[in-house]
This record gives sequence, C-alpha cells and structure tokens, in this order.
Amino acid sequence: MQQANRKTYHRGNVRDDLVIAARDVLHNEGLAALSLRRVAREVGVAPSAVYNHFRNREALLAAVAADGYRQLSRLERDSYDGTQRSPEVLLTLSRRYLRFASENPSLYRLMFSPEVVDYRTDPELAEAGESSFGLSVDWWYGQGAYAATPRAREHPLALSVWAIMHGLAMQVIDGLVSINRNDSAALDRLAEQTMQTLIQGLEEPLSKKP
Amino acid sequence: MQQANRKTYHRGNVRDDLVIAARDVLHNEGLAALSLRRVAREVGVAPSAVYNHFRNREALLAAVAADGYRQLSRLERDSYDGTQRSPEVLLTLSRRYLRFASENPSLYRLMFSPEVVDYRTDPELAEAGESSFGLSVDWWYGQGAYAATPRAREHPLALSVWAIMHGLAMQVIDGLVSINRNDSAALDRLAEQTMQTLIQGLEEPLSKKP
DNA sequence: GAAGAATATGAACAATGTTCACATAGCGCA
DNA sequence: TGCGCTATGTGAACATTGTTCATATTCTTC
Repeated sequence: MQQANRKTYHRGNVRDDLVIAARDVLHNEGLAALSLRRVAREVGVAPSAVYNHFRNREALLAAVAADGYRQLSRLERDSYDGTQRSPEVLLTLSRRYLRFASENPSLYRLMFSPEVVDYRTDPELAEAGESSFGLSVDWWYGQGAYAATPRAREHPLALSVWAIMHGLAMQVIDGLVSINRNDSAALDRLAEQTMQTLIQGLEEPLSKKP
Repeated sequence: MQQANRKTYHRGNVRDDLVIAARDVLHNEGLAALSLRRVAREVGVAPSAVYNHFRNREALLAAVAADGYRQLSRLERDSYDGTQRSPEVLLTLSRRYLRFASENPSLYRLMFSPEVVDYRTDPELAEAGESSFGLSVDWWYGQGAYAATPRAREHPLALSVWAIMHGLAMQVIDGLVSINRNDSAALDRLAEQTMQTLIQGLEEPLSKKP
C-alpha cells in the first residue's frame, strides 16, 4: 500500500515513508523482521536508496525510536500541566505510561535497547529521549526544573518513579504478569496499584501482613 | 586460547565451551558481535558443529541467558536465608542485584530481551528464570511460597520490588545515571537509596519538600 | 572388531548490510 | 530556455550471517 504514488523517479517523501514503514513492520512483526531491505521493499524503493536518508540501518531504527519518545513525551505533557504537584498526577501518568508500553511493545523495547539504537551517536534520539525523561523531575521540582538543571533527573525520587514504571512495563510486555494486554481496565488498575505502592511505601503493609 | 586441546576430532566438552565463549564475546564486545559463526571460530570448531549441541543461534543465546539467571538466583539465595523478613534483607538484595547488572551489562540485557531469547520456547531458560524471580515473593510470603503458588509472583508488593530494581539497573546500565559503573560503593549507595525510597514511600518526602 | 550413535567437517544457499559506479530528476542561474 | 549542480534514485557486487546437507571421523557397546 505504501508504493502508491510511484509515478516519478524522485518522489520527495521517502524518508518519512521509510520511518512509517519501519514502524509498521516493527509493530506487526517485531524487531527480528525489521531489516533495512524489508523496509525498502515495503516502501517500493531500492535498498541502496535508504542510504540517501539514513547513515545506516541503526540510524533508521533510531529515527523510529525517536518518534516513540516524542509520542511518549506528548502523552506525558498531556497528563501533567506542570502546576499541580499531587499524587493523582502520578497515578494518571502511570496509567498512560503503561498503556503506551502495552500498546507498542516492540517499539517500547526498541526505545530501551541501547545495543540497537545508541543515544551517544544520534543527536535526534538523544534530544527526544531527554524530553521524555524530564517529566517526573519536573513533577518533583516544579515546572521547567528539568530543562534548567539536567542533573536533577538523578534525584532519587524522580529516579524511583521512572524506575518502577519502567520495570512494571517490562513485566507486562514480557508476559511476566498474567494480564491481558488488551484489557485496559486491568492495566489501569495494575498501574495505579504499583504506583500506589511506591507512594505509600512498604513499611505499613509489611508490619501488618503475617 | 579456547582451541587448546584440539587434539581429537571429538573433544567432549564442546557444548560448555560454546556457552563460555559466547559469554565472553558477549561480555567483551556486546550482543552485536555475538554471532554463531564467531563463537564457533572462538572455540575452534566448524559453524555446523554448533547444531549438534543447540537447535539454532537463539538456543545458544538462551543457554547463556539461563546461565545468567542461575548466577543471579545463587546471588539472591546467598542474600536471604528465607527466614528473616526484614527491610535489611531487601537492602542487601538490592545492592547485590545492582552490582550483578553493572558488572554484566550485556548479559543482563540479554536476559531481559525476549525478542532475542524466548522463554516460551526454551524450557531450560524458563526454569532458570522462574527460580530467580521467586525470591522477592518468598521474602514476602515466607520461604518456599513461590514454588508453592506460582501466581504469588504477581503480588503487587513483590512485583514492585522487582520492578524498581530492574528499572534502576536499566538506568545504570544504559548510562542514564551519571555514575561510574566500577565505583561499587556508589552503586551500593544508589541501590540502598532507591530501595529505601520504596520502603518509606513518597508521601512523607512529598509533604516536606517545597 | 564390527555396528550404530554421536559428533565433526566443508560446501552450498538465501538473506542481510553496505558500497560503488552510474542514471535520472529537480533547481538555480546564465 | 538551456545548462550544470546537487539530490535522489538504480542495479550489481561483496563479505558476512544463519542454516542445511551429504559425508567423514570417533566413541560406545556388544
């Protein structure tokens, strides 16, 4: 379906088409099926043409990952206007985060696979990644704090918030939790439950249960 | 160095040699360098010989991952005798867990890359993985609970414990935290700090800090 | 010592990432 | 308009990879 307007030799939007096609293949068939040649085939272009738009296969995958980060970042900004600093914000955020991961498992995994896509060699990816990590820091310090002091990201609490969400997402994606990934209500419950555990801590439940 | 005792046509321990060589290549050069042919070369054996010991490349990687799980499991059992159910156990466990991940980043990542090694198709991997996940559940329910009720793994608290540790490990491995991966004292502090956050919860610090 | 299982080999195949020489289209400028 | 420069496309080629197959060697067992 991709190779529709193949009337001219030059067609103008190959770069975007490649990223979209790569994203589709990744989503439908997983990382193993995501070869450079496959994507080129999907778009209806010669394999070598890809190199006019990306340095190599890795750079193409990085573009897909960067796209994912932007999507995630948008989702986060939608959940948090930067003013109200309440636990409810965290709960909302956790729900949407887990949904995103569940709905895009292969993409989510790719985004956190530095052996495939390397932050250090791809500025676009680095920037997109940065912006999506900043939210929990902003939430803690106040709006804009992340941009102001990049190191603030390493505040133990901000770090814990993201760590537990990422860990949870991995468990769900990898099928370590027996939950139907399409049951969004169950996913929401799981996200809230987990974030609530972090908010309340373990001490009280620990002293109660035998 | 591997191909020392290459005196006989049949040499008896090729399977183990393959796993060891694969583990070394993974450790020293990362997943990208870990090809079946490369491992065969390292051991001093023809590529096709590998298929006498493993179904395919994936099965070889799964054996490496399973080895990692067993190591992790051993480390966990050493940290916890199954009786004392105190926060201190969690702190000890978190330190060792983070150290393991930091010292074996590529291996750790492989262990949690189901797109490369699939639990569902490899019984050895599944078993090794199971046993290493059980600890936080045992800690919560009491010794042996995990084996008794496999579903107990999904207890929200046990799940949170592992999630936050895994998330933290990923952050360190992927360089998202500016910490020297060889500075084990700093790693220990980070692990304790994070686990302490989970134990105490966010409510109190949240109400204090402006 | 011979039979059969286990384990090794080398040749072959398709697929992949990448490079290169070359072809064509779009664009700015005489 | 036409000319050339640059961007973008093509197809052929190459090394490497995972995998299979026919074949050879060794080990084990009787």
